[in-house]
Amino acid sequence: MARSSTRPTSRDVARAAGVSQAAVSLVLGDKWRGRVSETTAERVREAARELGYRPNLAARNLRLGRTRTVLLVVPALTTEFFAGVYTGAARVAAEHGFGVVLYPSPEGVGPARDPFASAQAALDGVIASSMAADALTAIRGDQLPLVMLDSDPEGSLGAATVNLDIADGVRQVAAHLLALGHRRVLHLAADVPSWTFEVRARELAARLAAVPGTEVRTARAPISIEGALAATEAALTAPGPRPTAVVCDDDKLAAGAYKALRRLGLRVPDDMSVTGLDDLALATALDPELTTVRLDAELFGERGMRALLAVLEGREPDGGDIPVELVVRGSTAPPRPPA
Amino acid sequence: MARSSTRPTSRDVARAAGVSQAAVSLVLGDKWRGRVSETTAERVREAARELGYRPNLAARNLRLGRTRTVLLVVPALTTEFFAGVYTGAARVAAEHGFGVVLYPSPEGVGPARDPFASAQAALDGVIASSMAADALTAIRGDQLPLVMLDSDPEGSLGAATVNLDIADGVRQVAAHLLALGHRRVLHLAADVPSWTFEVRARELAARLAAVPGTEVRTARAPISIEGALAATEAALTAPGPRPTAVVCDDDKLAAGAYKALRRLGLRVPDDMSVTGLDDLALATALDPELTTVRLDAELFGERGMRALLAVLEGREPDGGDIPVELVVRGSTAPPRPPA
DNA sequence: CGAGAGACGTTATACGTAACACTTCGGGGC
DNA sequence: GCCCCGAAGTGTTACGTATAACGTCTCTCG
Repeated sequence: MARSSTRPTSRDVARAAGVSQAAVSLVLGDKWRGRVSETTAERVREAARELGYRPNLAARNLRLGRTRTVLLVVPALTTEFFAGVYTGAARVAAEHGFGVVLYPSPEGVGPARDPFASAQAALDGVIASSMAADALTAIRGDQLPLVMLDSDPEGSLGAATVNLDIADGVRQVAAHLLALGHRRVLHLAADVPSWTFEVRARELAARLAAVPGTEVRTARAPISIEGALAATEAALTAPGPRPTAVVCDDDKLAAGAYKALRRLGLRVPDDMSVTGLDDLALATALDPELTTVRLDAELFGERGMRALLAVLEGREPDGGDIPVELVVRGSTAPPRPPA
Repeated sequence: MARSSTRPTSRDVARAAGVSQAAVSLVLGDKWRGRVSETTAERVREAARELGYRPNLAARNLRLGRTRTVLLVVPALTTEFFAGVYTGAARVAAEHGFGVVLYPSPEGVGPARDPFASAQAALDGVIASSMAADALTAIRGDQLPLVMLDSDPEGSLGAATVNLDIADGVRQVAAHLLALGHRRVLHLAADVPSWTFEVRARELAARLAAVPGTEVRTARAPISIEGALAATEAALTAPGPRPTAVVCDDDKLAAGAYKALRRLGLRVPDDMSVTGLDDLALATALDPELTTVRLDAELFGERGMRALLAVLEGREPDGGDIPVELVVRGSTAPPRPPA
């Protein structure tokens, strides 16, 4: 009980147990089979417990040259979706003795190198979703192992990518609406420059164009209920024949669309079908419940982490997009026969 | 360009600039006024830029004995609320050169010391919300500076606490409902053992008891839409006079209550008033929009971080609860006159 | 002209850990 | 009886940084 003011080091434990610091390191690092006797090992463990010893991570990181810490860059913490991604990634990470640090990337164009200035912990690698190109090149330049989530496989400078099969989700939505008989569709698009949203637009247009006589109009809105409300209202009061269905880039936009429709006196799904994408809790909170595409966020995070581990170990990450699933609920129905 | 395979160190920069490693440290650490000439300093900066030098955080942390990293423990990432807390805390932290690492505490009783095993980064301090008592004593035992969010000031073992004035929010809700004429209230309580929820129950009961002839019934539900739906439905189909208002412990529970009411054929607010607490995006997505208590999550995180900084610097953290505000929307109205 | 004071650096060291290389000792094989 | 080997440790070093302590050299002032 000499100097209880400062945290005990492995040397303090060694002194207490009457062994060398090296022995403590061996025992506590579980590398002592055949190098230290069981009785001595127990004595060391006892001393460590007694003193409340916990290794200094900074020293260990310095010595080992790696941190077993990984950075997860997410565009926003505000969504259940990325919470799920984190949960999945953190679970896999924990299984492999890794920790995950979150970095919510600032809106718009933040300082490109910020993730690293800001993430004070040293990092072994990065998992990033929807990252600006300049930040991306910065990381690549740093030689930091990198996995991109939901990004253009072509445009990611050779970084590994893990993607949800969003295109297939959009295909399912399109097929569902076409089967119900819809021909005029409003695409409520997220006004965010990101590959994942480009895919939605491209795929929706392609699928509808495959059927003669269809027409798709596009409205852009920031991802917020207010923004979606305004954009939807504007699009639906524009001249020309009114669409019979609104396809939204995500559930939050769909919530805004619901409000716009209420305001315009249109009923879901009788006057207008609505679809979302994400399957957040919000989807079932809406009335009627929202037909949407379920994304398995946890699996997504899990696969992202596994891919990063593969990169770290020099292996090739598994390919293959993550399947998604259309969940049909009460917000879609056949269009009214034209009056 | 000798060894480009490994990351350059300050010594490499020194060699390139023709100075000592110490000089590099001084220049890059901005401590060189009057110790190094401007021309030399520029030469060092140039060399550092050239080599793409970035300091090794692990080494710095070891040397300085502090990490400028703080752990934020949150019960769940799934809510906008804690996203806001993080945002506020991270902003203040960044202003002071600190980073924030998130640790979503596992549901229920996780391994108490897990936050520290799991957070691989070494920590200067911890901000924790709704933490289990055993984990709390573990941190206290570690002498880690600690700030508790929304916790019983009495039960936090002397740790600093920062609280929202939830009690006042509940008072405002109670006053609002009483003023409208409600006398029979159902309290839809979160089935989570946490001080912050105890406060809601205690305060609501006290306020209503102050007015003769009032009656409060309690239903408990896990914080999920499904759980709230079931609990509300059960409570409202129980025998006895039906309440005229449902006071929910948070907005998510309110969303479940809405669904239960729809299922029972009761209209909001005509047949039943509903109130929430949090003011999430969900609140305005509901129809009618939810009367709720707005909590300033970002300010909360900000105050938490400031308090931790104060503790770290040996100062006394500012006291005082954070004010909250009742937001009256369409979900509350006078009760129907008894038929 | 001598000395003190800047200006401009350098040398040396410590932070706490893990790992390599080495020592000591008792016993078993031949 | 000798050698070798395994068990059980210990001594030492390096990871990369920040800083305290210590030179020089030049300039200025009395």
